[in-house]
Amino acid sequence: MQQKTEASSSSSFARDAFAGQNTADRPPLVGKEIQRLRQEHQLTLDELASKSGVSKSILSQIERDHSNPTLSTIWRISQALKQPLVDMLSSGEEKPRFEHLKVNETPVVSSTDGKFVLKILGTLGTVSTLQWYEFKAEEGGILESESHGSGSLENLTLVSGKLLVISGTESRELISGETLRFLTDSPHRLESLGPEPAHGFMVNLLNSNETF
Amino acid sequence: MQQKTEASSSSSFARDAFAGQNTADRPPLVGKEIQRLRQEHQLTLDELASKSGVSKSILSQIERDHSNPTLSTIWRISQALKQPLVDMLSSGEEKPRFEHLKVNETPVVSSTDGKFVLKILGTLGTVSTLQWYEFKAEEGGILESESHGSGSLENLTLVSGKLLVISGTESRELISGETLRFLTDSPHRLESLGPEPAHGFMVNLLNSNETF
DNA sequence: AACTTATGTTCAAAATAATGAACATAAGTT
DNA sequence: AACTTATGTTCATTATTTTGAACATAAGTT
Repeated sequence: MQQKTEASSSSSFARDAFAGQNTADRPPLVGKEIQRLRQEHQLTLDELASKSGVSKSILSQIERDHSNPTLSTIWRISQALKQPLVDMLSSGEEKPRFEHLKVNETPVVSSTDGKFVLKILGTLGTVSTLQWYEFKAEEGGILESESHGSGSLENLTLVSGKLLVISGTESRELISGETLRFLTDSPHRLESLGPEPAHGFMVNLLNSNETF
Repeated sequence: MQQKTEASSSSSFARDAFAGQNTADRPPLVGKEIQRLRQEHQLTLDELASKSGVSKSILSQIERDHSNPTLSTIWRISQALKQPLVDMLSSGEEKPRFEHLKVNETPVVSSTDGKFVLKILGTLGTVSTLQWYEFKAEEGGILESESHGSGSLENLTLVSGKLLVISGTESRELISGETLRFLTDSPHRLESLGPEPAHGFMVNLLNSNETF
């Protein structure tokens, strides 16, 4: 097992190996962010070391991106700094300030007869715990959905038109301006009653465990 | 340096060390999630190994939470699986606990001149991590907001009209049918440009200070 | 200046993550 | 059954991270 000192090695880690590359091509460099947070908390390396249980020598190296920390190490640091681990890792990634979806870039789903149109406005989360839509449905337009899983909740707001909502054995009729929340842990169905087209918004929370 | 085999060690890593503890007390266990993603992509360990450049033996151990992977290792895996690193780490986390704030009637907020009207359709979370609205604003109607905190995101969809969005030093003009997402970690402002009233839908994700 | 104190960096050793080859196991073929 | 193939696990070794102690440097005190 050959000994390697930090100073003598030219391939010690990130700064050397990944210099000049950007976020897309290499693991995130957490050093700057950790240092920033530590200083924000007014902690010295010694103090953070004792708080986190990570030795100060490795803290020093991590802050300078001379080490490729272990998941458990990053986690202990994030705990001590009261920072969500995930935030610490994504801090270096530059996210665009704006994301502008033009009309033709908005994903659209429609029923086979084309009478019910769903525009997918956004989603959140790995397992899509949150999704929201705009919908338009001419008279007779129907959207049938399978169960979204136990604890899932659908939130419908009708801007105009009339809508029949059936979930499990229950049903409700919605008129313009009303909002309805209901569990979608069973197959459900939306039907535009007309005569004018139904238009509205929908926010779906999957597996929310919320009771109401 | 004492040799240690996976089988012979009782302190090899996570499964043993952290058994029975929950998310709040230990680094996230990524094994299950990685395995799920790999299988979803229909990849064998060998295939993922060659795609990611991570040896299949360590992949096997990581999937069973017998190893404490390095940041660079997790990152290479996340790349191969086309999964944002951050999502992979947070998959095991307890999901945001959705909490229902009872809204019996639809609360309405409007600007002092009454030209900008917000209907609060829903909200949830202990610290209101999610809120959604419908808005209507006649020409000249303005909504000014303070920062919603770092990491906060606003999602605007314009159904009709024209809207000017200013966040920090940047600005965008939205036309009917478009969606704009932008960070709201600084003061921002919406202005209806008219001539027809702006009408749309807004979903706000607030930064939760949840640590895990 | 010489002595302390505070802070961060480097060193040698120990711990452990990562590798490639060998090994198990199961399913399908001849 | 004996062979092959496909997949995942374990083994021995190597490479790297992590540690604690020693070292460096700067700032403040006597």
